[in-house]
Amino acid sequence: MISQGQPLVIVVTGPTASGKSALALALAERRGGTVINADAMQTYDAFPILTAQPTAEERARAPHALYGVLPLGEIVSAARWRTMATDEIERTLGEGRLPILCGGSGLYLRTLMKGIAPIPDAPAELREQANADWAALGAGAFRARLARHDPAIVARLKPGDRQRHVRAWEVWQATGRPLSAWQEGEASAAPWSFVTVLLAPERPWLRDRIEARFDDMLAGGIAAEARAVFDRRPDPAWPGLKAHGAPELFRHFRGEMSLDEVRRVAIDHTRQYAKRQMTWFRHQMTPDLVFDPRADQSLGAIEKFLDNPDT
RNA sequence: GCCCAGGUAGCUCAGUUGGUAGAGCAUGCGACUGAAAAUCGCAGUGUCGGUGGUUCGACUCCGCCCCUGGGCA
Repeated sequence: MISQGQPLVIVVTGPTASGKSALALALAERRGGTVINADAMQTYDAFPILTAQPTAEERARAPHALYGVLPLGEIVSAARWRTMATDEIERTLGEGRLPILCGGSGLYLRTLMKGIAPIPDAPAELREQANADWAALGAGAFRARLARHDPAIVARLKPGDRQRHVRAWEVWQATGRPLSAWQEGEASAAPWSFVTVLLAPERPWLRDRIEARFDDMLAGGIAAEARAVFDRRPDPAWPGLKAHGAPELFRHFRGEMSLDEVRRVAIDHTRQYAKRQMTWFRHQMTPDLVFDPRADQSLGAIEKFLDNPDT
């Protein structure tokens, strides 16, 4: 909602392949905006085509920020992205431009808008060790051990959720304080007025778009792009390697999968991801404006909303 | 034409000495506090190829038919 006195920040979100980038760019052109990436995978530099980052032509039409800015070996997190995005928003506002966040990482957007409890960083070795422990001890024993130090978090977590158990343990190890206690800390909301725009396509339409986009990416050279990364023998634990299509292409390079299977599986995973995103948007956020991207009335409607926020 | 192996959930298959069926994947729904394009939870569906028979009872046993794959001709 637009409130008096606070600078305006636009958020364009929606499931993957729903047309966020095009809408954000069109809006940026009309309103003197800068498009700021709000997608975890697009912050890495390794897979510009596979992660559908804006092309040079698109970047020439309006300023873009936070796309491909981190090397693959880095680790983004919601909190880290929040500080990066905060810097970009301030810079954009300082230039007298309109910040337009664009991306589908719902957790990141919530973290930016509503804040997140501050927690000290945990060294990467602790996470490695915790993952090894999970494998060695088994889920039950790992969970029991964690419960002795942080029963509250264990009560909240499903027994099979390795990632969150590991996170809780690494924080306990690093700080001597339970994660559940840290999470009670004050989360400070961002000092801007957000207008959130959600693209909510119908499933069959999105399905076709995802499929067509993957074929475009294949034609656009993602196999070569992924091969170059594969040949560098990256650490499999790096989060930036999880862009849909990359694990599948790696398996293809190891001779475990045909290119046809890669296509099928990558499209499946992308579709499943889109569904998870839609669940998030349905329950975790209340957008100001919702559009079916097929209808394509959004640009005009957004401008009208910006000009007359009360109507 | 003959022989063999199969026809069970959308797909790949499991189904123990006959008591009307299950796993994985896909799909749907959901959760989500520093890996989020991640991680995880829940749920459904079947004229068990067709038909006749044996039996209290057949996915399971028998006959015939249809279809698929392989082999022999």
